[in-house]
Amino acid sequence: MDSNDAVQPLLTALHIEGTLPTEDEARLRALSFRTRTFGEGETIVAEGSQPTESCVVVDGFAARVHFMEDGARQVSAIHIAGDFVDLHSLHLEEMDHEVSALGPCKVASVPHEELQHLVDESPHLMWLFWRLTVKDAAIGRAWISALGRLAADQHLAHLVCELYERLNAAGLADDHRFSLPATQIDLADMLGLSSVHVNRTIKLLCERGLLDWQQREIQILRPTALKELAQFSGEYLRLSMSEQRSPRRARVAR
Amino acid sequence: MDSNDAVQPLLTALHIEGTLPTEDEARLRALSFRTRTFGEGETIVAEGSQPTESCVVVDGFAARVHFMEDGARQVSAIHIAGDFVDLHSLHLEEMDHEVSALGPCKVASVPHEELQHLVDESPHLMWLFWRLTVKDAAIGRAWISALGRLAADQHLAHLVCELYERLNAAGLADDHRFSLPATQIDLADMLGLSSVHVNRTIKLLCERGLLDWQQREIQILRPTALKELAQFSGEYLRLSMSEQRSPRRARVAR
DNA sequence: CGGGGTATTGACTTTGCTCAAGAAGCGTGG
DNA sequence: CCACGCTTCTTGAGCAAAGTCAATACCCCG
Repeated sequence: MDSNDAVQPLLTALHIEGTLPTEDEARLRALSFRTRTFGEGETIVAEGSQPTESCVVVDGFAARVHFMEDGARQVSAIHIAGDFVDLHSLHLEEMDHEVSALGPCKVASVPHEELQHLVDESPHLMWLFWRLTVKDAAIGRAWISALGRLAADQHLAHLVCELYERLNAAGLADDHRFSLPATQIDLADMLGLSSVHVNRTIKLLCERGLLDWQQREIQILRPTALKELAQFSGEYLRLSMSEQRSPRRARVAR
Repeated sequence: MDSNDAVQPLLTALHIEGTLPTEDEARLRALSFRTRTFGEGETIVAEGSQPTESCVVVDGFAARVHFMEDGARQVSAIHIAGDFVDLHSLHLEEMDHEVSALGPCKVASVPHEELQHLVDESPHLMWLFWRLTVKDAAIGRAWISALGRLAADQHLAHLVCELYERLNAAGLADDHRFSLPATQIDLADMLGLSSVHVNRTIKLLCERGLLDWQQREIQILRPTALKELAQFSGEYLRLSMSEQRSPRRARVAR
């Protein structure tokens, strides 16, 4: 099934978050996904638009991008396969930022009406969707700390750690190696730096033997040292806790 | 009722987000809130703790604070009366940051079990709670853009605009005036700056006639100019959209 | 082979940080 | 009521991190 291909990464992601009962899985599989492929830098959801559907990344990377008046950009999140990129647009009136492809990116969209129906039918799925939002927010908070209090080299190291950890958790990377289809300009917009400084910072980390970053392939050479530099703790990415629907058991389990 | 006092700000906040049916309001009123008062700088929820309750700000301000290894702090969010500060701890295993009082701060806590029960009973409340998380995340994204791409004066202006707008929406400020019980050190930790630079930046905005900032009282003198400097658009704060439970109507209404 | 975006590097500028010292504000106890 | 001590605020001076500008090299692709 075409549709099945599209849901698979999402199902995997939701399985990580908590139990996914068979009937809920079936409901998700029954959604009418519309898959589209975007080229590098193409806009997936425009700023100011009023989406009538939400989309899941099926393959590749997507970024949320904010534009400043002088044309400067700031990326506020990176999404990998399985991420429900603009689930929140279900609650939003209008997009306050744009979502764009960070490399070639395959995306599956579901109409809001279907999602609304889905969560009306299954509170458990609503719970899991809510949790996805909570997780995004936790990642966002980590970005805030990094932007505010880490030096360029630490921040870049943090980003690399975060992406590897997330890709690894989703089964999309191992061996401390992954490819990131982002230009140094894109990286600058993630880190709140200039592209020139990003270039120098990458060079620095490579020279220190922490990384190997050829083309758009990243190999983490000294994971421990890199995490230490970044003050990275993957904890905030694993916010696995109670299952809804069985509050008693979950409570006691602690 | 003591309990009623504590819920009121939350009810107000939820009313802003969407309709709050009488039975849901009753459910909220029935929660067993435990109110506590914290002094300036006191810890409300400790980093690394595993909360068994979530808390709502009833009066005053609370901040989410992250600590770096060298002792530096970064604030990732400010919460005002009516905000459900650590609603997400319902989903979280362990706090990856601390919540502390930003001035004298009154807080009401509800056991997770009751909240869990509440959302199990009322999917509509779960929807509203989810929405609160979405709103927090939207504010977080704005902080990311500001940290990454605004200069110190713009960023400070942005913070002032955001806080005024939120307080005003909650009926806690008008006349472009509010009090913010934060030291310049606190402000530095919100803005990712040093306190010395914050001091100079405040002076700058006052000298330009945009603000009057005496003690901890802020008066916005030229709102338009301030917003322009900050590139502030309040849109992201008003993510009022569809009501759940009546998806059809909401759809058509657009 | 040429063109456009990307990467790299150098030279110089700017923003914001650090260190340091003094002033002001405030609560507490004598 | 004042003196003390603590924190916060304020200001100056010098420094460091990151930005800007600009030139060159690279690389992919048509």
